[in-house]
Amino acid sequence: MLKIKENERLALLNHSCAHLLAQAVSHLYPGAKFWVGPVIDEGFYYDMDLGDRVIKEEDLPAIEKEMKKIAKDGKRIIRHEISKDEALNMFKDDPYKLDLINQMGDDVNISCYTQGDFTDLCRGPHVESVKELKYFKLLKVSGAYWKNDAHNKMLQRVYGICFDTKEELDEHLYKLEEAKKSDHRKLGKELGIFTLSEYAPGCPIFLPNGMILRNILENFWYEEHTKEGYQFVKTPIMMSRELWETSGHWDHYQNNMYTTLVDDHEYAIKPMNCPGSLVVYKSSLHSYRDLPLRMGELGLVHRNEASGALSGLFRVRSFTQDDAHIFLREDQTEEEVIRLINFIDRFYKIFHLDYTIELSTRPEKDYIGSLETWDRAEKALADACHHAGKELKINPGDGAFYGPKLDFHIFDNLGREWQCATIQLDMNLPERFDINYIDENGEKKRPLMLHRVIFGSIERFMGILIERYKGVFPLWLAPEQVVIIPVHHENHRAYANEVLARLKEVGLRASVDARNEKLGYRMREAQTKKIPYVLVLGDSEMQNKSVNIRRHGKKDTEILSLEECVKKLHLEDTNKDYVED
RNA sequence: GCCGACUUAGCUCAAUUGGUAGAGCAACUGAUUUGUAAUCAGUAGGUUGUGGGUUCAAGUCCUAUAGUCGGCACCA
Repeated sequence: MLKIKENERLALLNHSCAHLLAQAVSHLYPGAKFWVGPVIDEGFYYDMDLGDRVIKEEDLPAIEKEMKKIAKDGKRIIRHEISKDEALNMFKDDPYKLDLINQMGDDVNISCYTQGDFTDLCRGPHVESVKELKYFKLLKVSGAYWKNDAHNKMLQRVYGICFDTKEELDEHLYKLEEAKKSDHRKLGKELGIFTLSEYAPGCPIFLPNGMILRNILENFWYEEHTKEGYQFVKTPIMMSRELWETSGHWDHYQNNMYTTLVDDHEYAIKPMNCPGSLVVYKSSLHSYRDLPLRMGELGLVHRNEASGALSGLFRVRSFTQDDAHIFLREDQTEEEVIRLINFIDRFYKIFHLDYTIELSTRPEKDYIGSLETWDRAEKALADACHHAGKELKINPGDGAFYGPKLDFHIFDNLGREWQCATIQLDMNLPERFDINYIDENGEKKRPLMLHRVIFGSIERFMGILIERYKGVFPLWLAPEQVVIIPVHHENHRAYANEVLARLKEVGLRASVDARNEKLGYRMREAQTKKIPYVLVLGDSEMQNKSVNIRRHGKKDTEILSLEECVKKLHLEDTNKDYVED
């Protein structure tokens, strides 16, 4: 995905285009006031206060037209530097600009840019003249809270993008359209993976094909975690109020929790699995020899997410975290985190996913634990990341109140970033639940706790996978792997069933399409359903005990003996690193 | 939750200024007997998301509400 912000020329162009947008809006919406208009990876936007007026999608063409008119007029963009006092005077009627100016130091010069009848406070730089702004497009409108604060007024935000040439712009717009074709919501419906019902907003329903994929992922997860030395538990999805009071969720997280009364007693549906894990931990004694104790749970959680946040499989109210809680001594932290990072890396490589890692550090306030503990914990996470050879972006103050965390982010098809894996240090719950282990000297000690997920949520991860593979899954993940098409629905049916039986013997998910339809019709359907392999069987195949095999998306076909075919497909099915030649 | 858009058959979409809800695909029935992306014909399929209202008349206008989508806020 193209990142405008990282390209110097495009950043310049897009920022200037934001000013052009503001100028056009100032003509069409007299009295409009302007907040900020930054460059972002996707282009630019400008936040504006239009009083009671709102800009709708249908208004964009008129604004674009005005922008083109101004650009054609070709005014130069001129920079002035003025003192803070002059600036305060100049923008005295504009509360937004005054707010910006007041944030600046008293002695600095403030720069303004003027193009024709429009002057905007701005650090710059800008292109020489509005003439350079030819190939742009306004993309979308939305509301946006002033200063990103939901208590403030909602401003009007218009997004757009600008390029140097028509070709670049057209190509970009084309790519945006193309990306929509592999949207997991569209493919999820077409491929019978999941559906949404208005009876359960934000709670995806998995269909038979989706369940095949999901079961494969879960089995894979259990296998890999078993190899890594994990144990598994399953804790209840509903537990009593007292548990959540102990964990702190009742006070800190109740807005997002579903609660209910059972026989006059309050219960909550779990929004997280950790309290359950702690109950498990406390159900027996633990020796220092058992640490690190890795306790995994594919745990179904429910969170009452804001209605506006819901989005396909990416943001849901009901989801399964591939959770695990690791109990360890503080001196084991770095080693365990390195191990986790490598584990996650191994997972993501298998699914051909690129990711970025972010370290979220101590919040400014409302955190628990001492500064020293935080510093040590943050350092342990950062060091582990470096030792694992991974780059790290710091998110200052973004940690949970109970500890710092490493987040792993993956981009979706539309360039949006989603957190999947996370490794979180918890300095709070061990305390609250008063958990212990017995050390070498027979004394009680408090272990540290790590929360971690790798998929993040199975739902979100499936969404990511659907988009990553555009619905054409690697063989081992494909819900339907092979479709066998007898050329003649009666004459070749027996042989087709024979081939089917052989494929099933080696565990392949195959079916015979012996409908009374033309070959082309059935072939088309197999392609539409993105089935990895189609085997066509006619007279010659039947005589020679062979198959005519075709890979999804390829035009060419190949004749293999039945046994060669079974061997080839079985090999590919059981090899997750399989790469086509 | 906030700003905006959308919601018509299982799916994808049509329906002048308010004037009898249609098409393709899918499904079903029959004909056809098939060699790598759509054989032909027929049948059935709907309280236009839901509830109110305006009107002689509402898919269309007003209103409330739900869901979905694009952003914003949120995301332990």
